[in-house]
Amino acid sequence: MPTSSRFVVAVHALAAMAVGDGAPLRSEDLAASANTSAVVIRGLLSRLHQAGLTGSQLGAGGGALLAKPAARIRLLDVYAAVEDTALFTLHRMPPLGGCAVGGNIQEALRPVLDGARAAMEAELARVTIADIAADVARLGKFALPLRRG
Amino acid sequence: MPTSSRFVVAVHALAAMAVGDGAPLRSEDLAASANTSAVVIRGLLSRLHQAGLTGSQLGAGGGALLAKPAARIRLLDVYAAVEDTALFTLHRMPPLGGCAVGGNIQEALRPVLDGARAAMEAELARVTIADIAADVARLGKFALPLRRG
DNA sequence: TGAATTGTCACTGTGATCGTTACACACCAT
DNA sequence: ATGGTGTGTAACGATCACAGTGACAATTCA
Repeated sequence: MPTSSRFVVAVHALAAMAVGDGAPLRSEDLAASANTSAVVIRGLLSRLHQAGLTGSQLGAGGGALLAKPAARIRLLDVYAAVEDTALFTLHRMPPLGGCAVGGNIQEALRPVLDGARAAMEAELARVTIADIAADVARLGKFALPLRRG
Repeated sequence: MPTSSRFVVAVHALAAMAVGDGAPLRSEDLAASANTSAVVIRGLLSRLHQAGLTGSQLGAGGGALLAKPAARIRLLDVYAAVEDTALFTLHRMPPLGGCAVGGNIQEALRPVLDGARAAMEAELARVTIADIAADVARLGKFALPLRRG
C-alpha cells in the first residue's frame, strides 16, 4: 500500500519550530532539513494551519510558527491533521451479502479494528511536540531554546 | 500508512474456513464471498501457508484448510503474514544530517512509533479467528459448525 | 485417463504520493 | 509607494504498490 511520510515530516517541521527560538521558519529551510521540497512542506503547513496547530507570517522575514505551546500539541493532533486514509482498509468491493461470512465479516471485525486503532492513537496522544523537541535536543547535545541558523 | 485490504480479506478467508465444517474451500468460492478474484485469494493463501496458518489440498475436491485450530490463530499472526509495509513511513529521503533537528528526529521518534505499533499489535493479538467466526455466526444467527454451501 | 484445483507468472489499470514549475496574493523593509 | 520576500494553491508528471485478469505448468482425486 502506498504509505505516506506526511506524519513524520509534519512532526519534523513542528519539532524544528519548537527547537527554534520562536522565529518564523521558512518552508524552504524546513524542506532542506527534511530533505524534501518546499511545496510539500507548504502543503503540510496548510493542513496544520487548518487544524489550528501552526500559523504563518507572510512577507520578508516571515515563515511558519507554532500556534500554541509545543507542550499542548500532541502527536495525535498532528496525525489527525495530515493523514486522511483509514488505518485499516476494508474490502475494496463490498463482500457478498448473501454469504454467511461475507454478510457479517465487516461488522464482526469493526470493534476489533476500532480497538486496535484506538490503542495506537492513545499512544500518540501521550507524546507532545515538546517531548520530541526535548529528545532531539538531548540526542543532539544542545540546550533549548536554540537560536535558528 | 494505511494497511492494504489484504489483512481484512485474509481474515475473511480464514473465518470462512473456521465457519465451515472442515471441508476444503476452493479459492474461487472464497473469492466470490470476498468479492475479489481467485488469484488474489491464492496469493493470500500462499502467504498464509508460508506462515503456517493454512494448508492446501490439490486436485478435485481440494481447496484451502486451516493448518491449526482457529482458536490458536491470532489476528496478529494474520497481520504479520500478509502485510509488508511498516505502519509508519519515515522520511522518503533521509533528513539533513547536519541539521540539529534533521540529524536526530528519526531517533527521537522511533520509541514513540514503536510504542504505537506495539499497542496496536497487542490488540490484534487478543483476538483469534475463532472469535471472529463466533461473532460472524452470532450476527448471522446461525450455529457453528456450519455445512459449506 | 481425465477433470479439477492450486501455485505462480506476466501484463494492465487505478489510485496515492511526491517532486517540480508556475503564478497570484500578502506583507515587510526601504 | 514600491520592490523583494515568502506563502498558498493549482497543474503536471514520475513513481510505486495494490488489485484484477488471463494463462499455464504441476499436482491430485474420481
